[in-house]
Amino acid sequence: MRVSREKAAQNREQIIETAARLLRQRGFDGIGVADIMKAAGLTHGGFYRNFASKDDLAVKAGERVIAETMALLKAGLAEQPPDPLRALVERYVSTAHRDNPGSGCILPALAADAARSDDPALRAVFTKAIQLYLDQIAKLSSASPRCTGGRHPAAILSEMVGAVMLSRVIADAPLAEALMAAVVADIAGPSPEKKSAEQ
Amino acid sequence: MRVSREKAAQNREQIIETAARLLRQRGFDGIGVADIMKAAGLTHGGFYRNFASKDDLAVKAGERVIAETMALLKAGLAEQPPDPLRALVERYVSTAHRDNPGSGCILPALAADAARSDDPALRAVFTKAIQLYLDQIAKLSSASPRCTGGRHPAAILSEMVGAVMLSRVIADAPLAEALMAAVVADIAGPSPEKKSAEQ
DNA sequence: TATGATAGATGATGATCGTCATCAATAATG
DNA sequence: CATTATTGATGACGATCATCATCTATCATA
Repeated sequence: MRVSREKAAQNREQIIETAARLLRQRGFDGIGVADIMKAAGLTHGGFYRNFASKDDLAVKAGERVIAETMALLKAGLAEQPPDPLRALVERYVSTAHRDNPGSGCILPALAADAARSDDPALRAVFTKAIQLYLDQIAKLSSASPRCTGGRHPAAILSEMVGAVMLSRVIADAPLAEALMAAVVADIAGPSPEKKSAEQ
Repeated sequence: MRVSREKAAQNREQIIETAARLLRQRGFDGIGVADIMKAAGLTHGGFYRNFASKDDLAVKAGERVIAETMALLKAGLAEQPPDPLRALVERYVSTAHRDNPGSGCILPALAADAARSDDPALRAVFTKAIQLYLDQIAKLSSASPRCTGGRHPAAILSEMVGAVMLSRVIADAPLAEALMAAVVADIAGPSPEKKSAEQ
């Protein structure tokens, strides 16, 4: 069944978007090509006309996630007064992010999977993602008040990524909440908003 | 083929040890039951006499890793003067640990996989691992000089785990080294050993 | 309108997956 | 020594995996 050129491109986008979500939710080995295609509203047949392999799709999906993440970062956080780094950390280390890996950062969701891959293109995607995050953190950090203590962006990124990944595996809800709260306070300092109502 | 009771227990230990290594190296979905058994020197037949399922083996292997890790921590680091926390961080955030996930910490290797599991027993293993690490860090932190700045153990653990995971995926060697160095310095302060021979 | 190009559905490939029934061989037990 | 219990090897189960050949229906083009 042939389809209009426009519709074909749209289908391809749909495959990438769906893969970006499902791969983050279930891991690289946790979701198959056929299921991705079905979730995208297609059959598995046309897959290899669009992508050279499942690895290739993972690379394309990763690049898509990075582009969306960076757009989100630059649009929503850079001009967030008075403390853009705090805004980033509070959004990143949060229950909303923890509970929605499918729309979240690629690093706590898939970096461990990617580290086991020997595909140079896939490793390159994650390397680029890390570099972009480091750049953004450096920028936000310098524009923030003196609560970061001049910490290296790599330290802040590692802490944020580790916190989200650990919070996702912790079965004890209060412990997960405590870990996230401790990390937010550690990076951005004690919350300036609520001074009272803290028993 | 029946085998002595002693040999059977020994075989079971071998399966758990092998699984602990291979699961950390290749991920939960990256290694199969048959391959684990083969690596342990057995055929896949006797597997389900020893374990209820692959998940069950993963739980047993996780508990084994935790026990070994804690033994290592308490034996090798607690009495490491003058700065036990620095000793821990330097050993944890290192190229040796990065390059040998099969004998390393379970958290950067498998926490992301476990977070996607719905097996309560498996989640419990990782929760316990995190709690034990937090306890150890709290203990070492209080016994260390004033270089931690009173940071919460959850912040330190998140940073260490994130750093190892990220360093494993980074394809750019100097960037990975820089990230690890930044994190070690961030947690333990600038290295007191080598004051010269830098640049 | 006629023709060629192609997106995508259908279906099959061989491999691998977790799981289990069966059985031979031998250790443990009397 | 005879009996029983049990380890682990053999082999198969159906499901799922990534990948691809084929075909068909339709868009794009002349």
